[in-house]
Amino acid sequence: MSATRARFAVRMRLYIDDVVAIGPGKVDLLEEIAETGSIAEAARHMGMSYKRAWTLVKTMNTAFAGPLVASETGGKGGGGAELTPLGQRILATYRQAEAAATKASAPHVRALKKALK
Amino acid sequence: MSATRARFAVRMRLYIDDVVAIGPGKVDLLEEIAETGSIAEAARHMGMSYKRAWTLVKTMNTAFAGPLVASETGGKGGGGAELTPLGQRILATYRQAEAAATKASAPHVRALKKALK
DNA sequence: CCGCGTTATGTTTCGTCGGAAATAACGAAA
DNA sequence: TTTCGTTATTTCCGACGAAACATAACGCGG
Repeated sequence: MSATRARFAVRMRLYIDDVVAIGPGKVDLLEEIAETGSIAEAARHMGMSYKRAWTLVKTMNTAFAGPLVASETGGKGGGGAELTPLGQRILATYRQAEAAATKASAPHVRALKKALK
Repeated sequence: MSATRARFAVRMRLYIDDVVAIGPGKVDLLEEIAETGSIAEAARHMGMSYKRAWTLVKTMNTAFAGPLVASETGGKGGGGAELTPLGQRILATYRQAEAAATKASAPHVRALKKALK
């Protein structure tokens, strides 16, 4: 028991050859892109630069069997982006893995928190 | 299926006020200290500087209700360090949480890996 | 009482990652 | 054909964190 803020975070990353194919930040970005239909808008929402968002998308798209994000330039609103079916599957599966891991570790985590100052 | 190396990593961290009380690196260090009886030796084994190892230990010791590592200077061999009972408990509990999380997420992780290039 | 290996800690140097800015292309709509 | 907001990409620069380096203290054993 304390007045301080104790957080616990389970973070899972899938690596391929030392590059992160998918991880916490990338999944959040996927989610935001799905909601906004735009990489730029998603980046704004997440408080990151467009360049960073774009870099993450590129990494994901090249790491998997196919792109997770499909984008197009020009047109109404200047263009946009959306998740591919694969992207949707990856997103959902990752969230499931995350939820399962968090739930399974919960009892032990509680024990750890009790040992905090 | 691919010739490349795909790794999956579940990393859990317990934060207190924006500092990591315990995490993957710190736990590994605890384990190494328990085995070697020395912070310096543990650091060598892990390929990190003594300074870094010491910093990690200090953080852990101050974040929890009591120190996880007890150390002494001078004496035979120059000194040494060992885990306190609390340190042993934290180590064990963390590993349990880790194992539970890994096991619970395994099926989903398999699915993710199949989608890799 | 001197040397040795360790704990303990401060200072400074350096590499890397991300942000900022600049530029181009694109295509629909006005 | 001009405007507009997006995707796409490069170059440059600063901040942050880790590594490197430098000391000091400690206490047993020879």
